[in-house]
Amino acid sequence: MAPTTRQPAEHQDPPAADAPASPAARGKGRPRSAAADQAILDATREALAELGWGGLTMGDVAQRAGVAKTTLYRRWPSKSELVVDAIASLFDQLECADRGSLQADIEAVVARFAELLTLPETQAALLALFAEGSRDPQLRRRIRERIVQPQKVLVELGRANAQARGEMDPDRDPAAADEEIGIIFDTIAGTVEHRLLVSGEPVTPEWIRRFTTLLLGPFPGLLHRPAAGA
Amino acid sequence: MAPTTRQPAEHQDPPAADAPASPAARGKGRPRSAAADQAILDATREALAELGWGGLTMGDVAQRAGVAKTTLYRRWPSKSELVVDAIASLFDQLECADRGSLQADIEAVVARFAELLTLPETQAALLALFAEGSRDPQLRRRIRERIVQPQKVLVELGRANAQARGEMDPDRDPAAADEEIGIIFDTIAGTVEHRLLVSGEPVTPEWIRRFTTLLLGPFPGLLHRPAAGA
Amino acid sequence: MAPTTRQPAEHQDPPAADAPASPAARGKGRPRSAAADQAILDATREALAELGWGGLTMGDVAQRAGVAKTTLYRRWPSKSELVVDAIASLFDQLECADRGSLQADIEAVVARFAELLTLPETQAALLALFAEGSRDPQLRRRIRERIVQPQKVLVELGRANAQARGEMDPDRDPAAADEEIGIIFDTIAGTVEHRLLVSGEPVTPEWIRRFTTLLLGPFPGLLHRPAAGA
Amino acid sequence: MAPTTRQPAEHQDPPAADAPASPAARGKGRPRSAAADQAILDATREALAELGWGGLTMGDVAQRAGVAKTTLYRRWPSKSELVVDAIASLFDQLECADRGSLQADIEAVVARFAELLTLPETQAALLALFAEGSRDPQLRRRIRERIVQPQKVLVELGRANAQARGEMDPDRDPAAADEEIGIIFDTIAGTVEHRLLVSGEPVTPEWIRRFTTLLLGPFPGLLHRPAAGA
DNA sequence: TCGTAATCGAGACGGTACGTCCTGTCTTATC
DNA sequence: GATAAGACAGGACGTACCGTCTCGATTACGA
Repeated sequence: MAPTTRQPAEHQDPPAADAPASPAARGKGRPRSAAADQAILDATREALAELGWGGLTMGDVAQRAGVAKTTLYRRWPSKSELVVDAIASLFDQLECADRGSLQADIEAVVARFAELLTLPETQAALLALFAEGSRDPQLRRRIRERIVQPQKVLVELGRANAQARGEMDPDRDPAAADEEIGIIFDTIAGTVEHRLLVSGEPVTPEWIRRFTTLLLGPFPGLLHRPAAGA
Repeated sequence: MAPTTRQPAEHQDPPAADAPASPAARGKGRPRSAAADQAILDATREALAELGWGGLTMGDVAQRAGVAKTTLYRRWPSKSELVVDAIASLFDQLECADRGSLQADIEAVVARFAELLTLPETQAALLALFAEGSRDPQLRRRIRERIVQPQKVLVELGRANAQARGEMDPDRDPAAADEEIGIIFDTIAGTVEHRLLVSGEPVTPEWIRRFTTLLLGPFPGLLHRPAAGA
Repeated sequence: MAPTTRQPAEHQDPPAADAPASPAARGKGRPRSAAADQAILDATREALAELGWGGLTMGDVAQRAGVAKTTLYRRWPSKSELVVDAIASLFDQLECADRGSLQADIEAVVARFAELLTLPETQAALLALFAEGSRDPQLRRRIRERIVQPQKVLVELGRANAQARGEMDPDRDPAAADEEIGIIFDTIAGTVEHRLLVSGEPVTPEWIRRFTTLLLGPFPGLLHRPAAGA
Repeated sequence: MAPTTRQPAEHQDPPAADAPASPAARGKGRPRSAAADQAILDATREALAELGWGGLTMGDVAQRAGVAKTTLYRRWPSKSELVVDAIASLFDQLECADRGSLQADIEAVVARFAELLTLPETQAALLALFAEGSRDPQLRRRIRERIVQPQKVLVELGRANAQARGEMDPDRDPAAADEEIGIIFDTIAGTVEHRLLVSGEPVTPEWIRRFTTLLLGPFPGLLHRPAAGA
């Protein structure tokens, strides 16, 4: 009588829009509407920008998306998870062309971050998501995968470019390199977030230049500066 | 049906525990219980640590404090304002003794921040408050006054100490100095918050040392380094 | 932590509008609105007549009554209990004057029953309530107390009148008398209900006369009893 | 979006298990599973007995029957219609052998009714069906045909037997006879239902005897009829 | 010493969103 | 064309908090 083997794919996230899924594993019933997925995420971003995190309602999102609440809950177990995915789509278009110098690259990254954090939907959602994540490890992992990691990749990419250009010493120790990346990334992301979302002050090109300069001080080993040590 | 003449000082914040208030202005009726204020703030911190921001309920706080909801709402207009005050009391004990060098002072400040952000009540509340604040300018101002500013003071203090010790150039332009402080502060606070609350990784003494070193790179004009290469 | 002694009078039925309640026992908080009670019961009857049992919604009743759903659930734990009380008020005005003969009294009772069962709210509710009651002993008891018993009293009254008039033998055995009342009552109530609500045919004065005659003895023409006394 | 040409015999009741259907009329596609019909009706009765009317779910019935909801809705347009058919099968086995006297025949009929109304599935369904029927004439007709009529036939049969035995006057007026049957039937059915389902008391042989006696004439002790016994 | 007035605990109040459940329809692929 | 599977729109459910209100009961101060 107790549901032992039941578990008919409730709360199963929509596929990442690329995974083809093994053709045999294709479920038997009516397939989930891909249009609904998109409509829901769009509606979520729209509502977020309009009403903020606190004003965001599952029922309202469903209504905007022209979808029943059931359909929404079938895919996302909670507001937080839904918003992670809705916001994530803004972050996975991040890219960073090689601009010729580490300073220029970092400035571009910072500018890109700032641009994203200025969107009303991001403003509304980001800190709230982080706050929720501090209680829910599952959610925190998801945030890290879908939102934080894509940002971090930029920093890693910038570093790789700098090395390729010979601006930096080649890595002596990959583990230490990882940790350096971590510090740099926390610093860039954290500072921009704090500036925009907590202090509430704008990120101007001038500010970016000064912050980047601060960052590029003689971080031991980060920069290959033959003259500095000589 | 509408209240006619009543309006006896609703939502009036509790005095900052020091202002004696002009004795004439003291109302006629029964004075507010000072014990209640403290019990409420304590209960708020306790509930925050236990249940997190999302689980925090005005009714629950009232019950824990042994107080009626009315009493609570008479003093704080909303959950956010209440939590600001509850958390603020953790931040206004911040202080920073002169440790003899700028590096040591900054390390101490970072360590102090990290220590505060590790408390469960702070973890639960800080980002949520910032998130709320992004929609409510009134609240944001309050957060800035009660929580952000006391932290910033530490940085300003550290800078003053460094100048007094001759580690830094005297300020040529007070406005530029303010902006420098701003950048430094956003960087310190933002990075620590991001590290602890978003990345979810610990702030160890080693990490502090490396981060501080990164920070103390040749920020133009911050450091008085007459012989950088010497 | 577990709620041991809590139990703040949730789902406590509204008083029967007459019980004065011991003055000491008067609760401490804001007293329940008596107007709400009445508005809810009125709204229930109205909605019942309009939408039928199946169309009756707690939310709709609340809205019609100008009352929050909470208020409704504070007093009645379920739709069934609410409807019992709403319908009961129709049944507790039942009375039966002495019309001079048993036949006349019974005819009056039957007519009164039929009249009540013709009201749209009763039509909608009665069978549904009985159906619900067949699963829920608690509810069944309540139905019996509030709806069935007031009807039964009529029959008992009629019998007492008949005895007072000398139309009937005085009771030899009170227990047997009780059982007779039971049979008679089940017959009167059941038959009228079945006629009106199941067969869906009207209860005319002619039908009442014939049914009463059947009840009171040799139904003319039904039985061929050449020697009834033999 | 609207279905254009489709309409392949939706909601067409299953044949009455005896009509072979003209072989030409058999559709082209896969024939309906006859086993499914039976499984569904069995599952319905089972679920009714277990969960009651309110707990009965189309989805649950389908699952118990090992059948898709589609299959269920293809045959019965709604829960009520399904239950009518499921319950009807219990009533169409009614029969009444001639027991030699009107009293004995009626007692047998009453006992048979009571027996049926004691089954948990009938308890759960009967009044609920009647209640539903009071709003839906279509359903009411169906209930009358499948459930009420088979019961009524018993009474008619008993009457015919009694006439054949000479216990009753031959009918002078067929219309009046019909009406008499109607009254008697409403009385028998209604009383038994009320006794069992509303009053919730058992129908014992003793009760049956007393009720039948009441029905058939001078209820002992109820009426003081000095002339009747003289 | 009283009355006035604002406080207190308690809990009912109108609302709003929640997340679940069921209905009856639909869209698949399979038989 | 029937079938099993299950997604779909819609709507009611009963619960939980919100922030306000209305009680009776306390305190203080000023008349």
